[in-house]
Amino acid sequence: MGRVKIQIKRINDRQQRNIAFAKRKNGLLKKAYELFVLCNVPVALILFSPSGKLFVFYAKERPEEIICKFLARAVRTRLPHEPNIQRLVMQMRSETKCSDESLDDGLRYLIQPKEIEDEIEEVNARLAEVEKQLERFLEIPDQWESLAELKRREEDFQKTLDIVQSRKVNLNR
Amino acid sequence: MGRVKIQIKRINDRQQRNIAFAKRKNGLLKKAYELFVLCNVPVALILFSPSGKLFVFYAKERPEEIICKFLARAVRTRLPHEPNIQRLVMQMRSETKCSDESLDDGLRYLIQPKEIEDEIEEVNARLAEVEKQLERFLEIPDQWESLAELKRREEDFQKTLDIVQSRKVNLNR
DNA sequence: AGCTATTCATAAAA
DNA sequence: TTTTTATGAATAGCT
Repeated sequence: MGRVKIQIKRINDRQQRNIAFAKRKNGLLKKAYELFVLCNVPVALILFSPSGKLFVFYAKERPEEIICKFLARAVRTRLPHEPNIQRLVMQMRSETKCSDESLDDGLRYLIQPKEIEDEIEEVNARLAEVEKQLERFLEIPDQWESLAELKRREEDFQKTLDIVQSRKVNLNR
Repeated sequence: MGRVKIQIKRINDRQQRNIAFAKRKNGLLKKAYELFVLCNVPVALILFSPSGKLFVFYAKERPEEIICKFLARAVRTRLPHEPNIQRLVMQMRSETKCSDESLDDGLRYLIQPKEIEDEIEEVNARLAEVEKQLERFLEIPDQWESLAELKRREEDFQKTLDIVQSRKVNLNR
């Protein structure tokens, strides 16, 4: 993907490794985001940089929810022998304050970039709209009580029918 | 990256969405793996397919360790108000039976049991059905190429229109 | 499940 | 460092 083909093996040069991490991290985050938008699926991606900084991407659901779902299923397959989890949970509940250390750069990505949040909101809005449309189509006629409402729906369907018939005529020619 | 440029927005067609998910999931997993090898960093990627199937990739450290580290830091910025985690941990510890050392070579896909898959499939069946219906309504007439298909749709809409009009007549009386 | 035409990601250079 | 560019890689539409 670059000027030359590289072997997928550990990069020994520290600086080169950092450069590669920075670039590929961005690529990976973008791909994760695209997968979420295209397929509307929950995604959680947790990364640590070579220097130990934390990067997190999540979409559709909060990372805790995704992790919960993961753990709930994982426990059925194999035992995550990780007693630390419980200690951590206890720690989480008692640890109330942010120390100065907590302003570590790596934590910035815990909050999604605003533009991504906006886009997610946009997508959700569209989904809601589509669902609303579906409801309208799927409603049972018997439940439509108002004449005005019926007239509106009649017009809707007549319009669609007209388009279909017009299209049919075009095809016949 | 394909024959045409696509917009990054939700794919409405269910089948196309599944295809895109399958392809891009593989791409994402590969990228995550490459980042791990090149930079030798811990990576955890949790995905759910459109049908609810779980996919997990982790490298360098076990997912629980990565999650622990994530939680340990995340808690400093915002509280993961997810009490379920603690309950899950308790559950995990009580269900001690599986000691899968072989799974611990630091690089694995987690496959969920088939029974869970089936359960999910069943739960999603209704959603899928509804989505299919929606797709049919939302298709753009210009895209209908076959005359037979057009006739079928014409009948569909005429039928619905008839119901609406009949209902209207009833209301008028 | 494969096959290309394209677009996309990125290694090296600037 | 950030930006540019040449090239390898991923993938959308088809079959």
